[in-house]
Amino acid sequence: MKIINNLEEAEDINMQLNYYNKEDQVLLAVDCIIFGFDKENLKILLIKRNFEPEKGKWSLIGGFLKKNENLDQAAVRVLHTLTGLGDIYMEQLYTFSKIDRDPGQRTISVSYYALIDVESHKFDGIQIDSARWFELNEAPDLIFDHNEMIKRAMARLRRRALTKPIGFELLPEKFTMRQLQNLYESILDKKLDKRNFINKINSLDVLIKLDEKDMTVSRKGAYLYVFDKEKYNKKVEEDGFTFKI
Amino acid sequence: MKIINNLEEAEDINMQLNYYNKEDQVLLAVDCIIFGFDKENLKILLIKRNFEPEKGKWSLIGGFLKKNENLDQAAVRVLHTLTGLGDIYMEQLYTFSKIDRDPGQRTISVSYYALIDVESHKFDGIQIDSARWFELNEAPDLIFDHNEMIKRAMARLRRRALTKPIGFELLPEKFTMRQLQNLYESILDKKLDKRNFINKINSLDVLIKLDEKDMTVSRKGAYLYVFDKEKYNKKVEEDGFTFKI
DNA sequence: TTTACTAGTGTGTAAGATACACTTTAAAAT
DNA sequence: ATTTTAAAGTGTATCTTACACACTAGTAAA
Repeated sequence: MKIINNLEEAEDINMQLNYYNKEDQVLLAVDCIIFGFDKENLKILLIKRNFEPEKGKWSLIGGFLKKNENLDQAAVRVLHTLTGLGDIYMEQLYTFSKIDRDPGQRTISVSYYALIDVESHKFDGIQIDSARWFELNEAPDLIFDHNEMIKRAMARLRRRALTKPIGFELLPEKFTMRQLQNLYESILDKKLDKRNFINKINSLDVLIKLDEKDMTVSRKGAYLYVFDKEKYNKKVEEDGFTFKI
Repeated sequence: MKIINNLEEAEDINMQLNYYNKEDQVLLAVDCIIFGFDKENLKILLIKRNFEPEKGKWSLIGGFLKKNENLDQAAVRVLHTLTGLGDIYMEQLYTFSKIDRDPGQRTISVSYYALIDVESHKFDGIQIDSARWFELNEAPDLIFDHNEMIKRAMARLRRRALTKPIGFELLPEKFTMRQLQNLYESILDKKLDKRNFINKINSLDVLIKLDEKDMTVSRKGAYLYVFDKEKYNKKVEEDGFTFKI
């Protein structure tokens, strides 16, 4: 181990480490893992690349950070430009930096994941020929380290969905208990008991049960619910409440 | 919302988004939040900057990503160069990108946090005049967005320490139950019940109780323990065990 | 009127979390 | 030798939460 003995040497090292060096500039990419839910299954949005390198292969949507924006803004812009989507839940995931991850050029990629309700955004441009929804286990092999990005996003989504009410981002405003359960079963990739699930959700006390039924799925019809965001926020603030599935 | 109607327009957008543009290159910094524990309190290592901008102010240690390394390697290098420390637990935290976060130049910073046992690394160069350990609540105001980095690191550490055995990275190889409890009390910032804590730790069944006592703290002396990493790994693999405090 | 199909509902049991106070040990002081 | 001192070490009862489990209700279509 190196021992630093005095202030002068420390200064040298600081200078060496911190001097702004144009040589070391890199391109910063932003890649988006877009999760969608269609009331039945969790899906992921991919595009077929029509430019080199790796033209013709499937990949996440992505773009480059520009001088006049921060990463969150870049992620929003990329998503909007390629899909027409706006006002979407997005969260930074992880920064990938393997030296040759992009054979075209040294590129570091900051990944973001997004959550959207597939149905309400059906005609927002995502049905262009080069973009498609894939079931999670039927997604094709992707370019670069994009497979790893999805794996990491999936792990994050699982953890978050258990402790934050982000699942509702994947559902339409009004949804049935069955749809909510389907969502959690997709995210967690396991069957849940209907009664226990409903009991747990009700005990959280953050849903509003509407006087309205969804009659499309059964003869009896299923009551619709909405997530009460104000109530949730208030509970978090006032009682330190944590959403827990 | 913008609707994309055909493949040609989509291609234009793809080209526009993805063309490698030298103009948009940026400097990537790596900043390290170094947590240390001295058997009593959780601390953080800061240095006094002896170069511009913000010369004379306290900051996290940091450096810039070089062409021939990935981010993990850069973080290890920065930590080693400035403190002499090697073989340290580090984990990528978050990437900060506010446009004017560094007034000297547009810089994006990828933060890492590190965990070390203060005592065993006492003479590794960190006592140079410009570096100092601070109690968490006595740390001075830092440059740029470094305060925010610490806040985020603290939150991550709290979550991780509850579900992964990373706390042991902050302790010497041999430690007493009291020290382990002190550590968790520091991390979680609350008092824990001694009996419940010990019962819980013992039920995890991943410590080895040694036939050896630490006689420095009390008349009676306290048994020393070591974390059994092999046993832990085996349990995780074979039974899907999760460490849970 | 019957059939078919999904929605909707409650309780008992097991496991885990929490609250809580006295005894043991060995060194230091007398 | 005896007493004092200070932290280590230890167990149980109670409460809370997690989990397993099966029948009735309601509506549209046949």
